[in-house]
Amino acid sequence: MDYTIVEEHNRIILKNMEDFEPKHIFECGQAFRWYVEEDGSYTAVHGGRVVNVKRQGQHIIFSNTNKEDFENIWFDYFDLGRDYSKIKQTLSKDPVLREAIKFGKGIRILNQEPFETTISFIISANNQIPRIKRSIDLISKGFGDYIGKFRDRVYYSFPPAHVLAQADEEDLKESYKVGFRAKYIVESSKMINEGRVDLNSLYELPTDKAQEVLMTLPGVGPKVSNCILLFSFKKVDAFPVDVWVKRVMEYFYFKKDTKVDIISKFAYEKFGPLSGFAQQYLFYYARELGIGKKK
DNA sequence: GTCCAGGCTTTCC
DNA sequence: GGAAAGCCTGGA
Repeated sequence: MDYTIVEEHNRIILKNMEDFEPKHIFECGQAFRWYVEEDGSYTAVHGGRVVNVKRQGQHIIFSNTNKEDFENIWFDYFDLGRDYSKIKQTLSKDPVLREAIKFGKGIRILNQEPFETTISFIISANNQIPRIKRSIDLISKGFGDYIGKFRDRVYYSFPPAHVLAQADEEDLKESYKVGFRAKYIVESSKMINEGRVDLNSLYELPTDKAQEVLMTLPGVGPKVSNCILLFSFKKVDAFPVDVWVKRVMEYFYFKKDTKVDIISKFAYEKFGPLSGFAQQYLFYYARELGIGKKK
């Protein structure tokens, strides 16, 4: 973790940044709104700003930003205060993780906006990534604010709870392609907007208590709540078990069909406070290799 | 209280 | 035609 931060006109450069690979970060399934440019860089909106991220040799370049936004927004969003080399070293004691980390060595866990993450993962249930992305884009364009243009593409913020609480269920279903999840989106937005669920209070709660609160939202079960905890509340001991993680865990550790509860317990005993990182390396590994997938 | 089958929208392979 | 970053409901 020995990178240095350099400021240039309209961009910030992290020199000699090792534990940061845009492809790994944006394609390990934690975020759905990063757009891949032709040059392999990625562009998205967060915190009311459009930013573009690219690796160039040993350096990471953040374009369309400045030092103030980097310090106030991007440093926390990209989890830049955390030493991933140390985490990888610890997890590599496990031979399976050692291999998984080789594939996703540049993964970092983003600290995303809680409401956007909640709705995004409600949409993810029994869904496919291309369609999840499309729904989130449509919702941002239809309900969010115009933020700016970058390389001829326009970017919109994700709408706040009070806006989606007013959305029409049928409209969400038909025009935003969210299917049966429409009623979950509207009702969860209402609960959050009315303060029946206070997302901001979850930062202060231990992981299991925060999960209990999240699971009172309709459309939020064990898997979705763990994703929200890990990807927006810094609960890095959360271990979301989806079909890919289930497969990769069964393939390497259990050698047979195993219930999600058993897998979760096993993971927490094995990886403890680093479970969330282990999950991301395993997920990326399983998906890139298609481990356990039927042909 | 736990466990499990069936249903859910629509797209992608 | 089966599967998809699952969840909810009702019944045993």
